[in-house]
Amino acid sequence: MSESGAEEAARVVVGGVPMMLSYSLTPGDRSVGVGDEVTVELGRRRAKGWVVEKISLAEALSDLPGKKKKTSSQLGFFGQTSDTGGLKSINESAPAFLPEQLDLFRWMSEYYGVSLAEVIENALPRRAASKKVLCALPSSKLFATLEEDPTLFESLIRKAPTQAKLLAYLAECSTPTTLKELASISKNPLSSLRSLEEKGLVEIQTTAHLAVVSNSGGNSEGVFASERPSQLTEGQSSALKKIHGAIDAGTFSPFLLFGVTGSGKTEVYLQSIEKVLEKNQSALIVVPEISLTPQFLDQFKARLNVPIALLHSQVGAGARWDAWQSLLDGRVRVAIGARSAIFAPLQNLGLIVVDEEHEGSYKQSEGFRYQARDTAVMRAKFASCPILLGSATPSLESLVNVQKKRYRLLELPERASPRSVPTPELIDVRKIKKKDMPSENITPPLFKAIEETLAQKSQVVVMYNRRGFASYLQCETCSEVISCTDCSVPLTYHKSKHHLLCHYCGISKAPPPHCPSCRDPKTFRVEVDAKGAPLEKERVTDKIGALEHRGSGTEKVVDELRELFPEARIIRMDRDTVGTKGAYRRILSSMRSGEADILVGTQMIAKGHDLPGVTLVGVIDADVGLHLPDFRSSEKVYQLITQASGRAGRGTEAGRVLVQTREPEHPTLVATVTGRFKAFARYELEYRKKLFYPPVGRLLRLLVSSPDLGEANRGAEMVKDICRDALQTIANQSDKKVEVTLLGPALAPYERLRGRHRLHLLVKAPSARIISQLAGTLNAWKSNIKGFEDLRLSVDVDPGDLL
DNA sequence: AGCACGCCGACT
DNA sequence: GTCGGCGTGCTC
Repeated sequence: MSESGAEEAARVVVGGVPMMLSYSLTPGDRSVGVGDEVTVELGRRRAKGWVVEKISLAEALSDLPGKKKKTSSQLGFFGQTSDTGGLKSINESAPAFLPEQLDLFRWMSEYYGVSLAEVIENALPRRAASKKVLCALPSSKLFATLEEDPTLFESLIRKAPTQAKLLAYLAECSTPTTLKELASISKNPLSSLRSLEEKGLVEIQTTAHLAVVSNSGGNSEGVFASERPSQLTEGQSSALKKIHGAIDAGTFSPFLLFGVTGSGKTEVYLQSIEKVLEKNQSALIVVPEISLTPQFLDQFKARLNVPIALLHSQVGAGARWDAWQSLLDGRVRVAIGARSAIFAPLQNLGLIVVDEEHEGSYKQSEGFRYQARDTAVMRAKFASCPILLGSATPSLESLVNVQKKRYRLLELPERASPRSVPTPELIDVRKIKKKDMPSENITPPLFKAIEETLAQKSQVVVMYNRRGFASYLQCETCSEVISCTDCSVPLTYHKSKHHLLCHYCGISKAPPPHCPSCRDPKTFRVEVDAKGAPLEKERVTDKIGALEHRGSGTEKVVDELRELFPEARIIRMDRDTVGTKGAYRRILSSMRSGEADILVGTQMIAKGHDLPGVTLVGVIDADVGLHLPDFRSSEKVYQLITQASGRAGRGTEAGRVLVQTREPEHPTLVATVTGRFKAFARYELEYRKKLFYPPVGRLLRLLVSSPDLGEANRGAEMVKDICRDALQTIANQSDKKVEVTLLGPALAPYERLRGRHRLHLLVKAPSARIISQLAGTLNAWKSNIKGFEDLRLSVDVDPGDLL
């Protein structure tokens, strides 16, 4: 914009400073640009900041508070043309992100009500020294040598076969290959490589690794992984046709790719990305935290044949930083990663893929609480490119966007291989007498199915999702759960006070003498936490018809199965057993290799791993999580059971899915059996509509916590006052009537966590604008909390859950 | 966020 | 009389 030599200034944002600051640039200095991380003087200290705009010096000076305006002309009197008018200058600078990313950062700042600096701080990886690893790569003159001397390989094979093999391998690689990887060819590759280096055919260097991976062939686990299918299903081809059209058009086009497990979504991703790479554009793939499975990555490596930047929490900090740099300077054009990968500095972005878009882990649940899927959609919008949101069980948010024609729906109705999707069978636990149970948690039908499966030398997956904790009252006769009349979420039973409490609006009432639905005066079952963190010191249990959960869920089930099937090899996968990096992979690979017969685990086993030997999936207790005081609990249970079902029968045989429940008539469970996702969605959406829950209305959740209950209460009341004031102001400014509901403060469902008492407030609003404004106001207040010992406030726009 | 400035209590 | 408490406010 400005000619070289003109006086310029940079607008800089700094963490914690709620305004932009201008710093002068030395005339003609091209080295400082938008997107740079800079060190500047701020008052008496040095601070880290980011350049978000370059402007003329004159403009910067006119924006300064009026009082010092004269200094400029005064100094000019002394003939100084490059007078900085009191602006300080920038000390150090280095590129940190791309200028075109600022659109997205600004949107996030606005939408989530946080400062631009805070957004950028969260987006960037923290600088870390990368570990250097010995790598080898073909020398620049190798290919020239090969052309001059076609006999090179042949003579080498005779004289030094190991060298020949290594050379052949390296010649195929586009990026440096670690010696560790080359060890699969020869046990000690270094000596052979040294000889090759002397001949000038390869180079050995210490290179930072390994967040950039490339197709190095040979090391992927399944050979099939790299194969391009000879034929696509009808759904796949028609989806690809539309996606390719959008890629060619280069316009913002969001697609919801709705396909059952095994319907070949990955293939659609791959061929879409291939197309984008052909056009010399870049691609971003976002996956849920847990599901960056080696197979998934192997397929991408094998098929795309370009280096891929890995941005995942399991990648070390140094490697991550390197991966980021490789994207920033354009060396790498494909990035795969979890949530934070949406910030990857990809140039000339041509496509975004969000796999398993319904996953709750796309919502950051602490600090800056952004929704990565929603943000990815905005990024695609700013980049004018297509975005694929893939799922077998789409979020209601995305479905509504399809209905509103904001997203285009692409369906993959059939499995890519000719097997049918197994239909879950519900087992009514109520109908089974205790004495007929083979063990506490295993019903006779499940027992029999496991027995048969093992006899056929097939494998079994048993899921026990022990999450869920709230005590609620449920009629033994008609299964009715006592819910809040205003909020339609189950009321939580507090035994100590013998009352029912709504964790949304805070009302409390006595347990009714009889079931309000069927009028049966006899019994209420008190559902208690499976293990979980009890909210109260004393655990809530009740004898009257209580279903007692003891032990620690998965562990208990493993014990029972050991007793019932002493010859079976059983492994367990849950939070406790996947602590270390490799454990996750090890457990799954021992399943895949057939070293284990039964895999018992929590919800994490339901995610998309391919376990070809599994033909039976058992769900111990489908009711867990069905009655959490959260408006999304049904949606989550539906997704979980459907995803778990997808584990069965991916191999050559048809699979079975057995689901144990005490509420086989619950609409959510019925929907899983009929496989009627759309029916479930319609029913669930009705409920959301009635009470204005997302995706119909918008929510802001304000969580106040303090070690002291009195202080927490006081803080929550103050937050409520601030909300009321802010809403009043908004109402005054707007000509339209503002229909906003302010609920609470109420005890949060986890009313005490890590020594802190928790209260929350909910704001229900028809549009996001008000929510964003409120969030901004509250975040500003939060950064300057006064008069409290240790009060914390979390401001959550579009909360993922209300626990 | 830091780091000033500023205006009230107990110490050599 | 001073040293130091941390409430309030600004930072180009």
